[in-house]
Amino acid sequence: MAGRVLFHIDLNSFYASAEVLKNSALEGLPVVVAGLHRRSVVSTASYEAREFGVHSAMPLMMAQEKCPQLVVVQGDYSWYEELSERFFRFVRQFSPYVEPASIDECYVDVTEVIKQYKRPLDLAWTMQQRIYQELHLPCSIGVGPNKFLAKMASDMRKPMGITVLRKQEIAAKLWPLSITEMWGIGKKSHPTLIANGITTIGDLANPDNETKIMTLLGKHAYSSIQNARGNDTNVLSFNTTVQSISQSTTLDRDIEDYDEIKTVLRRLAKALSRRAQGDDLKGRHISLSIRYFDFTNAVRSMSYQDYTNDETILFEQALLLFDRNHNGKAIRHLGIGLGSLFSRNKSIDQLQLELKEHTAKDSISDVLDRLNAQIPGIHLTTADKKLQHS
DNA sequence: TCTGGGGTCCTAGGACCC
DNA sequence: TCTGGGGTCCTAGGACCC
Repeated sequence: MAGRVLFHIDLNSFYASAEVLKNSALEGLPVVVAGLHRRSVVSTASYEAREFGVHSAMPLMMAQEKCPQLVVVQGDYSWYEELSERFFRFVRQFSPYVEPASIDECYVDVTEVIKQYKRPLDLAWTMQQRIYQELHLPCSIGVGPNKFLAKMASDMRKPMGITVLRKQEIAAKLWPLSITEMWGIGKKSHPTLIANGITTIGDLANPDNETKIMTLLGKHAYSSIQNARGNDTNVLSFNTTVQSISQSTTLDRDIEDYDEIKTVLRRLAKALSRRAQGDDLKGRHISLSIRYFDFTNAVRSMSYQDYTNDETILFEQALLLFDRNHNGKAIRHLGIGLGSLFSRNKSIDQLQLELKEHTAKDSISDVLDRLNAQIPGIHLTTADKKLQHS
């Protein structure tokens, strides 16, 4: 597809901005959102806090050391979700082609809508201003011909920046950047690359280095190399179905006592079950993650015979995985996950849609047979009320 | 100062079926 | 008696992102 125009819109220090919005007394102060425990880390730092060298993922103790007047607020995640939904709704007024990338960022295909504007940047400017005035949230917008370039562009000016990254500009604007700025290359790969002379994004893009990089990082490096050359061919994905959910916790202190471990697992199973039930989700893969005191991790999983979101089943299966795998070391962190999810209501909606489209060709019972086979955990017949009116 | 919690996607070997 | 290729599922592990 030639000539696409994509925006990447990123809400700046979103959680901190959301807290300021809720409590204007925080405005202008060095604020972080973090848990209130000994072992917490910073989720988000306001720009004022960043001035002190505080940043995301920094241990809270360290952040307070760097900035003694730091204001620490506990996260209010339902508030963030509400704001996030407002944000996506707002963006969809401009273009229906929106891919949410996380709670505070999205990609938007504006190829068509941007033609209505005199100058290409007018649309970005309008959206940014209105997001600020109407939602009271600062954002940065990156403009590019593909997702990767739009994403890299939005990172270049923050907060409230607008940056265009055309393909013919990558040699000047992208390639000089450090390899540590490259989206998709994380901190495990940095030392390997730097030790081998790959220090900039330009080095990554350079064909002379391709064989070396593939040997160092393996085949998944190929897409990063292509990205660095400006050749990202990924299309926007509008499938927002969630793949897995989990609940995990870092204990206040490392534990070894079996009863204590059971208590934690029971609590996690309860929270996970509540969430799954609230979101109309069941899953058939249950996983247990353990982090030991020495930061070694183990994730063990099993497929269960049915789709479930039952608290007792989640607890019992997690405990089974624990008993099968625990190596006796003191435990720092425990988590339970539920994967291979399906949502009954969503499936029925989809089924009704398919029925509408297919009854002309196939008989209703053929379609029902096919969909019953596809959608586990339900069996629908022509007598099903939800289907009668379709 | 001492390392969170919530996710996604990919790889790879072995089992099993056709 | 010796032996294929393809497809899917299961589990473990790892990198990465916000």
